[in-house]
Amino acid sequence: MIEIKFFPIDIDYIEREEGIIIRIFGKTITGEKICVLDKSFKPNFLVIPEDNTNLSELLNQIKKISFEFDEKIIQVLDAELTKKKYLGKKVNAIKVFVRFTKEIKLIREYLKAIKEIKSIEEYDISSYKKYLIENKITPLSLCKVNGNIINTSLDVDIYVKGKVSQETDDILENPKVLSFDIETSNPASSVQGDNQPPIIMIGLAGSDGFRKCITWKEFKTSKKEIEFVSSEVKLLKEFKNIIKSYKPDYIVGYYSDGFDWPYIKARADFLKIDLDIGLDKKVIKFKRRAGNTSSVKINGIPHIDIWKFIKQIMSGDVASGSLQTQSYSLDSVAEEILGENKISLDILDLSDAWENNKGLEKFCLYNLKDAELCLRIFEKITPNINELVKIVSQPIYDVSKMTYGQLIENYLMKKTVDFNEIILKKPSFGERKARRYNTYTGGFVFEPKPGLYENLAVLDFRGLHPSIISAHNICLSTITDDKENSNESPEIDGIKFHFSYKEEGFIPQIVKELIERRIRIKEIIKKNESPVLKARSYALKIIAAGFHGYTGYFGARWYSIECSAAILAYARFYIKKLISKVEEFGFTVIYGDTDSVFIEIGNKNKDDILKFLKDFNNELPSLMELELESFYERGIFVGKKSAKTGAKKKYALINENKEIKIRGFEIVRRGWSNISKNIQRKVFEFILKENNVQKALDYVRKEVNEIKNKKLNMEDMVIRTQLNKNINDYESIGPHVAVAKQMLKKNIKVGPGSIIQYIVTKGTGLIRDRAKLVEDATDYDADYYINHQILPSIQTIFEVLGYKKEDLLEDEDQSKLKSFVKNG
DNA sequence: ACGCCCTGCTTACC
DNA sequence: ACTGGTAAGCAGGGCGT
Repeated sequence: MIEIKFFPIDIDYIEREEGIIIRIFGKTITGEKICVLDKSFKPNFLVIPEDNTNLSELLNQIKKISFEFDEKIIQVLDAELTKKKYLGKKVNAIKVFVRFTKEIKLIREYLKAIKEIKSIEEYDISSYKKYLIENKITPLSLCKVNGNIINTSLDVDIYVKGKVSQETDDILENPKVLSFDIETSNPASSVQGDNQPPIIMIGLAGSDGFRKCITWKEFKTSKKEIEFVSSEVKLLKEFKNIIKSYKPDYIVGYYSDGFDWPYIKARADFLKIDLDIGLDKKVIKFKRRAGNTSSVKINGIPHIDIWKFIKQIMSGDVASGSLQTQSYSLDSVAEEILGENKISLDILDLSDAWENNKGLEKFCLYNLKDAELCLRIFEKITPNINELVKIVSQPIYDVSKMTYGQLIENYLMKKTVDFNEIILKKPSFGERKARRYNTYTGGFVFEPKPGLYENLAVLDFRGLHPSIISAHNICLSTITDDKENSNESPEIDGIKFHFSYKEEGFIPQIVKELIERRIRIKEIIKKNESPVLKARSYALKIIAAGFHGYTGYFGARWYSIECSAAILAYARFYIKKLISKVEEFGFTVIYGDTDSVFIEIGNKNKDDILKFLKDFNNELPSLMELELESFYERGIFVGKKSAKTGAKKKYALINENKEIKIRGFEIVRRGWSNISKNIQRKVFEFILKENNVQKALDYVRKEVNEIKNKKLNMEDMVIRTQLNKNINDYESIGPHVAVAKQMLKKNIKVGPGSIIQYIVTKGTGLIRDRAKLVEDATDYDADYYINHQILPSIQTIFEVLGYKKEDLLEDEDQSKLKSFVKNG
């Protein structure tokens, strides 16, 4: 017997005659590759007997189950009596062990005939997941195995059979990462199958500084990183060799699940090459996932498509620390995260360059740079992925692909062990369908009165929804008909829900713990900021913030529309209470959305705001807290374009450091040309920074004339819209769909997710008939850009200041006269 | 052909 | 198909005149 300390990296199971065996690939503390077989785990599920059942009789009956199916003997290995909690209620349960995961389904069918059985639980959880949960093992965190070394033909240094247990929460430092990127001979081609253009370059970047671009047309170069092989077959074989000899802990790519791997697979199939790069020498597998995407699994080496993680978890509007980019291209993500860009060249020129073997070197460097950027983005977001791995305790391969809902669900599943709770079932197809029709009312949005305001304060509730869950004990396990001893929710369509306060619920306890941990971490960050702590705070935040959405999600195991509805009802209650208290105090509320109020300080001062904050917080339940978001010098709220009322979710503010904060306006929306965004930005600057409306007006008139008279940069005229469906599924053919059709005709690949770029050109008819691909557009329609891009983006702003649309178009002489009259 | 209203669709905010 | 609801606003679709 020996003991070896290691970090688990990838987990699956293998099948032997005697049953499944959990297999863990990892790295020892001395840096060796290790594979551990843990036989201690047996696939299992729970049987819940009807009340008043003779338990030992039922137990014996279950233990004896053995039948034949498909010429194989299916049998129960063992069963034991146990006590569990089902949503807080104590229940008797029989834990049933079998040899193979796939036997569970058959035995479950068999058990359905036994009338003493009330229900069967925990049968729909994959074995490695259950293994990690039951044994409280967190991947990437230090574990130990006690066992015996055995011989192996696997690509590892040590092969051990034994029992694994968690040691500490020290995480794997400096993993060896290999990033890759491919180029094909015709980057624009959408051809699939045997005629698919060949792969001509593979760029590789390793975390220890390793750099290589392999290609198969020789040319003169001094770059040592460029390696020549003689054919595409040799290229793919060399790619495999490098992976084998480099021995990366992870393989990362950018959109590699969506493009690089499927492409490599297609070419490898065509060229009859096995992609047997798993540490067990098995070929890579394509796991079907939601939609028409799949993800690539390499046994023993997590493959991480960072595009997926960035898009799903790091994207946009969730946290201040996260990405603001509107496009998930490698270039814009690299710019945002690293402050660095791709090598600038037109990749469409590659097909000519390849054909004529002319100027290929720069494409190789471009290819290599892409791989390098991908690697460095991965290194930058590693703390974020690691923190989520630590929280949900699932393999990095899985966590890097999880959506919010899955992160929360996996976290809840992990926490069941501490509470002895039964893991609830996934809803059936029918249930999901039925649940989808259930909706509930969301947050309250206060309609602003359009205007330019001075001296504002913005207050918001810290983590409103999680703090409500905790403060009012909202949970599937506490919801009750008992009106005594319970919290009563505000009325929802005439109904009030009740949540017992006798015992703290499963979810409220978990949420409370998350909130408290985050408060502690934020305290530490104040004194000592670090990327790891920031990532931890972010991870705790997104998990805590996701619960109310999760319980209202039709696919959730812990689904409860009542809980979600109640959380939101409380949220409306608190924000409305806040608004009325603010007004009682003598302030004017300008705006508010869900958990915030925008206050005009007016003839009072900042200290009054702080006093109000203190008073209000004194009356809030524990863990609920109203915070000062910031003071602002000036702010503008506009009216809707189609009606006289104030527009919600749109405002522009400037704080005391002259920083402008813009929400909802065209500037922050994709789908608007740069020309209109740039003009709008300038207008806000003149109005908010300089408080000079006349300057803004003059600027707009000048710009409008330039658009009319000059040929401005075509790049500024480009409109970008995302395609979200297959082209043929559109009922309504908008400009971007029409342009996507043009692209398909030219054999340029487009599909759901593609960002379609176009310019509206002169001509007659519908806009879609005049929308052209950027490369095909030789002019732009000035009228369109003035009336459909510029004016709409600034009109409502100027209306607030007393100007009409016509005022914006007048030439300068008239306008001076008019403003003279106006001011006089 | 034009104006009107409705709907499909995209993209924001929290 | 993968957390939820709330909201603005464009362009096309379809209708009547």
